[in-house]
Amino acid sequence: MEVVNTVENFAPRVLAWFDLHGRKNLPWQKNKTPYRVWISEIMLQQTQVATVIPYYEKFMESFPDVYALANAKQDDVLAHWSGLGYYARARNMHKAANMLVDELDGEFPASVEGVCELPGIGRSTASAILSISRDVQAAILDGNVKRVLARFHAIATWPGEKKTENTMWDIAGYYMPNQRCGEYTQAMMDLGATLCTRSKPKCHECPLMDDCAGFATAEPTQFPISKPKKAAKPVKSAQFVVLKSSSKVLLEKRPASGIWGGLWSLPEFDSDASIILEAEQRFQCDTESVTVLSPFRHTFSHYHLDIAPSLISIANGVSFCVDESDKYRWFSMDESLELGLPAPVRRILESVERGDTLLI
DNA sequence: AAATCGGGGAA
DNA sequence: TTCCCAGATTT
Repeated sequence: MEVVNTVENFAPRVLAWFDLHGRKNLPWQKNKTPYRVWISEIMLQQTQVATVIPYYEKFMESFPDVYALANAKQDDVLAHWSGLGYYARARNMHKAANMLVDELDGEFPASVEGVCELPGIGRSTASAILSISRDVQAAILDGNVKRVLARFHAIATWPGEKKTENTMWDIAGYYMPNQRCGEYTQAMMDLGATLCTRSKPKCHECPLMDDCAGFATAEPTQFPISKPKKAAKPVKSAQFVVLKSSSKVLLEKRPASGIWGGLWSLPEFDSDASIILEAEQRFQCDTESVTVLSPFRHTFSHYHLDIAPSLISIANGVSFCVDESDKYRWFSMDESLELGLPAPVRRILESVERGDTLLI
């Protein structure tokens, strides 16, 4: 993936757009101290601007600076977070406030690496705090920026991959100007949040439209490509029958090849078969009773098998219905559990031996 | 119902 | 290193 050499006009276009259309009067855009920016960034990670505003204002009233936050009780901090979700972040924030006060004289470190040492703050949040509050030349890479860059360069690989993410960090840093750093950070976030939205982007209002590779494909929303979903496993189903007579159980030898090759298993019926009719026909026996056991799902590497087990007691003797090919054989329960059984078959037999009526 | 969001911690 | 999760909102 190549970085297109538009560094000279990328940031200026974004900033010019921001001057006209960016948001500049949000609560955390007044008095942009590292502390105030930090709190806003943590809240905004998970919640939209409109929802955050009242939380932010209440929070700032109660904890106007890092000392107030450090001195607060955790319960009080969490109470201010109530409804925002991701409560671990409130706890991290409280812990970080204490670290700042106890170890750093209440001052944020000057470098991204330093700020990253605080719990709950990673590279993107650290860069946002330092660029916005101190105009440090540090690029962010949040969801908005990832979307803008993925579209601008028509990046065809998933940003969840380390390699792709590293490339995006490189690109983000490449476009980061050395003037108006804080406004540029804000501008990129606004661009992603208001124009370059996940669906229905307003490409014709975008300052980057002319050389946006995503726009050129006519389908910018295909970027960033979505998480490759592991192919849904097909679901198969079958009835497994425990045929019991005089405390012996009938097992069936599986074909040598294929699933469970050569193992002793339970007779299988189609999932829609009538269990009594099928059993009486296949095994020429007389059904004494049928107990339906709890169905469960067994998952293989490539498919799910929904197993509906049932227990059939038959009246006939055990010599019945064993054929010449040795495909079927009667085992005592103890003997059967000594065999190499498929896991779900073992599970069924063990539960029958315990006398469970319900499988877990 | 599925995707999303940035960082932490487990695998 | 990579994978999965927290939780509420949006699509």
